[in-house]
Amino acid sequence: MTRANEAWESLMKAYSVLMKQFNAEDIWGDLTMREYDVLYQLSKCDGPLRMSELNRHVLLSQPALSRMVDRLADRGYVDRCPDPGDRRGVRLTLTPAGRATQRQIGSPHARSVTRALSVLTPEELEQLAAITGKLSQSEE
Amino acid sequence: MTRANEAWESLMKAYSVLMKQFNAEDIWGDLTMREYDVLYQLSKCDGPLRMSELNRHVLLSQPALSRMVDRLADRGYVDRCPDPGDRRGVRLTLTPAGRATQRQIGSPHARSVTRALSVLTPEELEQLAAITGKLSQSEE
DNA sequence: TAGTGACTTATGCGTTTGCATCTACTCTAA
DNA sequence: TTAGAGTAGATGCAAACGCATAAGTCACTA
Repeated sequence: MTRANEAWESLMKAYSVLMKQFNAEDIWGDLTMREYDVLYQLSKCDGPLRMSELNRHVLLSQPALSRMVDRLADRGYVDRCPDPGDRRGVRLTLTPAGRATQRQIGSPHARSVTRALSVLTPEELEQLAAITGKLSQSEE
Repeated sequence: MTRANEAWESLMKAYSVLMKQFNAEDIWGDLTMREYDVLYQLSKCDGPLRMSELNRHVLLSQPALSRMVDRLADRGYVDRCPDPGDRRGVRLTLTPAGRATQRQIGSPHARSVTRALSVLTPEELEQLAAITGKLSQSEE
């Protein structure tokens, strides 16, 4: 077992442990964590996002994302309008309700994240962000 | 946005990017990555594993894991026998076929992992393992 | 400008998931 | 020894998922 494999396994375990921990918290209202993630990704970009672009940031197959956006649109959280420049595409934006919901859930969730990572020193946080950043940049 | 939140977001992104990358590789045969993970977790422990113990290492709900083990047992990869010490419980072991399949997939997968993490220095690998280890230990 | 291949999103369909609940067993203590 | 609380895993069911593919659009070329 190489160092790389140990590191990856450790990363996966941390992801799994923390995900379960966050999921168990009673802050998600009528959203699943995956749905929240979609709203969060949309909230980060001010401009409208293409479906394919959003799909790059979310761990979901393209059809699954398509349908999830469908449901979020039905529920009034997301606005999907045709892209005038490319009629194949769609432009996604948060509705005011979607933005409000994202903020309402995001706030306590951000506190949970801070609490969960509070076992790390500021230097370790810095290192973690730098190293994982390097990993995701390496291949996109 | 605190350092902690940035670090967590960066970790999630790395997880998502690498997972997609690994999933896209043509090495999984008739298994999904989740199924492979179950076989892998079983392969790590020599002794038989309880369902609940296995569930702690896998990002799946208890019923989903129960049924996945069901299917893996049907397919001859996993042996589930009643725990003599606790008749509620089950003892899970890899069958020879399960172990062989795990190794067959694990080998190229381990190489992929090594390749994907090769952008990191040995020191960074060390730090990543240490930091993520700290994260998952903090709450179990 | 008609044809071909690439790209973007949607849909059909069988499988898998999570939630709630159930059954069966264990443990504690009266 | 037995009632009641707790734990382990299984099952019913609706919702969500991934794979394969369809439908519509773009871009390039003959």
